[in-house]
Amino acid sequence: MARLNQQSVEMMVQSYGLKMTPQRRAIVEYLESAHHHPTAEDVMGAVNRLFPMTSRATVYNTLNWLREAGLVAEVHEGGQVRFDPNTSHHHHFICRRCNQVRDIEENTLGTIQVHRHLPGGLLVEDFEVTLRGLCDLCQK
Amino acid sequence: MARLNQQSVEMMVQSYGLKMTPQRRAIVEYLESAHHHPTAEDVMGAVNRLFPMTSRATVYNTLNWLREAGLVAEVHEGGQVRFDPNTSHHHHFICRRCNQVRDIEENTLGTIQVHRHLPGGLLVEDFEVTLRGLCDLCQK
DNA sequence: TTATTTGATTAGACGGGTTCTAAAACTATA
DNA sequence: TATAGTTTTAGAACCCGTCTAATCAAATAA
Repeated sequence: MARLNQQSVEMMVQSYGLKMTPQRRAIVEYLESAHHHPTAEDVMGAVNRLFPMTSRATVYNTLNWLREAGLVAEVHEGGQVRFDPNTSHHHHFICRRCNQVRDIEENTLGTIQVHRHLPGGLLVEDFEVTLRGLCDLCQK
Repeated sequence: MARLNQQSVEMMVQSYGLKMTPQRRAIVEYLESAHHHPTAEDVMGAVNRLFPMTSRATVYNTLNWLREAGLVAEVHEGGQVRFDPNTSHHHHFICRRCNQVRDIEENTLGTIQVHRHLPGGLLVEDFEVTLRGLCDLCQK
């Protein structure tokens, strides 16, 4: 369960020779506390509540270095790009009505046993399951 | 194994009251024969080799009605939108080096047993597996 | 055969989301 | 302070997909 946290950010800031600015701190803190999967626009909104002049470029640059450092994951679902502070091996459930995305931890999913080698000489290193259905709220 | 084919296209052209034009025929033929998952741009390139003045609008309109009719599926992978002429229930393998996407038929994947109900009251109706690794060509 | 109607195609404008750029503002160090 | 290096900003640029208005093509009617 590797979730984005201040320590790992500090470490990577050091090793990359970067500086921790208030804007970057705000972005990281928002992502840390987010229990959905924010879009770049969500992040824009959150950081601008604290620092009203924050530009698009700052938000995208920060999200990009977090992604490159492996501290957040980019999720492509429903034609939208979202950022996931949970970088552990997990899966996603998408509600077909409200489009919400929820994390599904590996062990709660069921039995999954994927072959390491597939027809055609494909070598499988990793996999991820996308589940679709109705969330609790939309089942009425 | 439901793959896009001329018959099903003719049928849906009839039932929707549409006309089969040379451009549309070219797009369908390209998709039929494509054994990767073309992007809209790939389709553009292919149809323009035959009909050099074909516009973006024609390509996108055609892809959209094929999708709405359920004759092709839209796949979002690696931040790109791709079109898949295989509409049967199947999975995808993406090569981490060349980014190629390959279809994986349901029964060749391994053992998958997903719970119908997940913690938090989620109701699972369907799922799909995205595999990552190295394709045969990139394993050198 | 010639009109009329209807639908399809085209070029280019438009729009949302992301990246790029040049200038200004920081921060750390000398 | 002066200097150098990094970050931020505003806005331009860009990419992908959609929309629009005019033209074109095919089918039907006269």
